[in-house]
Order: sequence, then structure tokens, then C-alpha cells
Amino acid sequence: MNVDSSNQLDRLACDAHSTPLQPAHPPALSLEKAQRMADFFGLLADPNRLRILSLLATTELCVGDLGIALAMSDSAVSHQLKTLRALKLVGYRKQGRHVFYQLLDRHVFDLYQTVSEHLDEVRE
Amino acid sequence: MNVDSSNQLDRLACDAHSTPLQPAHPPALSLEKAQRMADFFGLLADPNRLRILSLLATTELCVGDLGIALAMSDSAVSHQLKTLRALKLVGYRKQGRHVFYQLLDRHVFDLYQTVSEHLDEVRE
DNA sequence: TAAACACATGAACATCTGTTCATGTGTTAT
DNA sequence: ATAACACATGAACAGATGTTCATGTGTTTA
Repeated sequence: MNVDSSNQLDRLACDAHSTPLQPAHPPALSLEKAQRMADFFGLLADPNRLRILSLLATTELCVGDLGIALAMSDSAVSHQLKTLRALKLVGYRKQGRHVFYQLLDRHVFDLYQTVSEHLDEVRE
Repeated sequence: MNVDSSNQLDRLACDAHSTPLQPAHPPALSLEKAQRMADFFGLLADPNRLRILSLLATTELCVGDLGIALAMSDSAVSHQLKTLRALKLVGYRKQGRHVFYQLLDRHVFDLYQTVSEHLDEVRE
């Protein structure tokens, strides 16, 4: 185990001046989990991805329809859907030459709505 | 009102082939609101910002302590706190030459926890 | 079979983002 | 007053991200 006296938590500069702290700081998030959470939030950090999700929350749609409804190129839509697919947020169903996408994870839509309401409240 | 026959929603290509759709698609999110939501999620899309928030959720801390606990430079921490301050997610209190930051918006921490649990579930 | 269609995908490119580095402001200690 | 400290901030640079463009795959129509 690591008993290096230069351990970072040993030299918290402000403890003497501030509110008493826990004996040891909970080491926040591990970098690894913080990174996974950041990646997840990053998925929702694009207006076009949010708009795609908001449409799919209402009904199943194919790539072309999404492109038209959102004024995006088919290619751009397809790239975004690939991202959403990789994270298992949307599923798809092939029918002839069309591919219909659906929202897989309602959980995501809950987040979406929570933030939507939050923004309506603060209205900074 | 707009009755332009080239209206995008008039020429949805796949409607005839797919599940019946609403008479008119809800136009998803407006680009403007989608952008505001994306900006908000973008705030949470950085591992170091999440770790800062997770520490501040436990206790008030000054810039230097955050830097040490997270192994970040004071400058990097300060830049991130500036971002969080701008969005009114954290507040601060000056005491001597220290500046103590607190979490202002518990709402954000709820989101943080929701996603944390979500990731533990799916574990892709 | 050939052409048109719906979608996927890799590469290139422009933009955004987070860090470092240098410097500035205000406070405390000598 | 001077030096050291705690923090803020602008510029610059590197890495990540989203779009376009060109092209490829599979399906339907003529």
C-alpha cells in the first residue's frame, strides 16, 4: 500500500481555514466513472441528437424522415444514429429499404424532460 | 400563417410505408431550445467538472483544495469554476485570500445521481 | 439487368473545448 | 513596502466532435 508522505490528500491547503472536513475526502468520483458519466452526458450535448430523440419519443421514424423533419442531410442523421445506436439508446427495424428507428431507453427521455423543465424554471 | 406547399413536413417520404403518424409531426424541439438543453448537458459532459461537482456536493471547498484533490492545476480548476459559476451551478464565498465554492443547484446533483445509477444498471 | 432509392461509412475539414503558460489583481505576512 | 500566497484570466495549443463529400452496400422498380 501507498504510504508516500507526499500523498496529495495529506496536504490540503485550506482545511485549517475552512469548515471542518471529513477525515478523508470521499475521493469524488473515480476518474474512470466520471469519464463514463461525462461520455453519457456528452451524448445529450448536441442539439440535433436531442431533436432526433425528441422525435423518436413520439413515434418510430426512418432516416429520411428524420432528415427532412430536422433539415439535416441523411448522412448527418445516419452518423448521429450510429452514435445513439452504439450507446443502445435507439433500436432499429429494417423494412424493405427503409430502416425505422425507435427510442430504446425511456430513461434518457426522463433526463431530457427533467432538464427541459429545469431550463424553463431558471430562465437565467 | 405559412401555407407554403414546399413545407418540409408535407413531403415526409416514409409515411406511406410506416406506422401511421400524427397528423402533423410535433416539430421536435425548436432549434433554440435544443441548443439550450445541449449547452446544459455539455456542462456535465466533462469528467473534471463532474468531479468538482461531486466534491462540492459533500462540502464547501476552495480552489486550491479542489486542485489537490483532483490532481488538477489551480488554473484549470479556476477556469472550470468560472464555467460553473456562469451557469449558476455553484456559488462562492470569499474569506481572506481564499474563495470557497458551494454547490448552488441541487437539481444538478439529482441528474448526476440519476445517470450514475443508470450507468450502474446497463453496464453495457 | 440496370437504374433509382435508402441508408451506412470513411476521410477531410472546420469548429468547439479544456488545458497549460504567462500575467494580473487582491490579500496576508514579514 | 515588499514578498509570498490564492485566485482569475487571456492567449495559444492540442484533442475531440459534427458536418460535408465521396463512395459503398443492399433493396426495389423499370
